[in-house]
Amino acid sequence: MAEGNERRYSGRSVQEWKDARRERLLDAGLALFGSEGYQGTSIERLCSTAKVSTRHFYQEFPNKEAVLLAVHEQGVQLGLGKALEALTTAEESIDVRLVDALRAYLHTIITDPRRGRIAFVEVVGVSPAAELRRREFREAIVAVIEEEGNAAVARGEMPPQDFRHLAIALVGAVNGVIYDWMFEDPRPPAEELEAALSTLALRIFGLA
Amino acid sequence: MAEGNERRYSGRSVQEWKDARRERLLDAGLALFGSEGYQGTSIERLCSTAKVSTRHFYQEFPNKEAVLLAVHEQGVQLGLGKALEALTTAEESIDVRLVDALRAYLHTIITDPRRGRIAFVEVVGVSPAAELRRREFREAIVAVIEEEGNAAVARGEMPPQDFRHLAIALVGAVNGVIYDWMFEDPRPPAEELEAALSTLALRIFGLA
DNA sequence: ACTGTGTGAAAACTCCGATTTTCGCTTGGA
DNA sequence: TCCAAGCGAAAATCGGAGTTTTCACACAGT
Repeated sequence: MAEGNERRYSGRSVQEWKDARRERLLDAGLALFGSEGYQGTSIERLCSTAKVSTRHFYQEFPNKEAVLLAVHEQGVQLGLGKALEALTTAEESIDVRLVDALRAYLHTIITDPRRGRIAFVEVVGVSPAAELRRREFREAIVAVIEEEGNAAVARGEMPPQDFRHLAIALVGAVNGVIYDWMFEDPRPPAEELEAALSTLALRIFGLA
Repeated sequence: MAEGNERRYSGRSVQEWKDARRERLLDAGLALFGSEGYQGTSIERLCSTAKVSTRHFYQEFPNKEAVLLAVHEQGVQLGLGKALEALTTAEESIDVRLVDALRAYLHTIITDPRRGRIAFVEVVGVSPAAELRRREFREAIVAVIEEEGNAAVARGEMPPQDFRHLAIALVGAVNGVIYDWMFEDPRPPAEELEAALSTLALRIFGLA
């Protein structure tokens, strides 16, 4: 005992096994919360589709809500990450930057609408703690938009204004339109969505 | 028997008793869902604060969800009703009409933020059926805004455009900003909110 | 081979809240 | 006065899901 070295089972270390289980649970969470809904999926279901025993479930997460929040965080970071990435390459013009970032964010949901369902519906009103987290995530997104606006003002591209309200409004408007789009049958092509959201973003920022 | 006349208990008819109980349940629903949240309130709690026995509860509603939806519908009709009322008196100018209706709607939530919490949070993701209802309600609001835009086009006040997207965006933006306002401490005065939302509405409609 | 630890599957346990039913009391009409 | 209907409160039933625990097997290291 007192050995610092790790034992390996079937090639993988204990930690790797744990990580793989957690990964599978997150995948199952995305799949089930995104199709059956949060309320509609039991821990047991989560475990069976993830091929993880309930015993190990509780080794990774304290409860179902933690899985939901982890999946949600994944989604937010994915979308925000893509948007930030787009911003690093976009030229210094507020309208271009806004539209590019928006498009990048948008594509993460178009690619996988389950993310949209989770972020817009499943995660809402789950618990006070979850609600708090949700607002924190939204705050992060709002902050990016706000900064972008302030930077544009600093570059003299637009007059100073209250970007916080505008950022919140933009998020609400965009998510609302995307959510609506998700239910259209058949779903209009992404280009249409992009176009609608682009003019929207520009208008909200007073650029059109 | 076979009497078509109704018995009266302590002055009130049986139907009046029923109605009163339903009324109290709706009030309790507004109070509890709006403070403890939907998940956080049990039927028992609902009954005790409404001074209604569980036996009578099931005489009025099939389950807790039905109460939530009824309370939500109340709220939507209240807000939409006020907005429509404002529209009947507003002059024929799209910007005035939009702002007036918005202000009327806004005040129903400022007056009672519990309505906001229920509409924006508690009612979301409760069940597939509830989600459907929610979208129907939103559709009703969107339809009003859309009509308003089309009427403005007919009056030659603005160029034709896709008002559906704009209406959805407006709803999302407005609700988002209001929800954010609800958490500010202290809450900024209503005038500020009105101002922010007014410019927002005008911008989204391309009127500013 | 022998012992430790880790593993998946399943059983067992608990708990809470929804739903149903009972029961004794009050009211109004015959 | 007597009965049927309605009432509030509480008990009893019920079911579902979360959580904990058990168990037999597999693998790695000595």
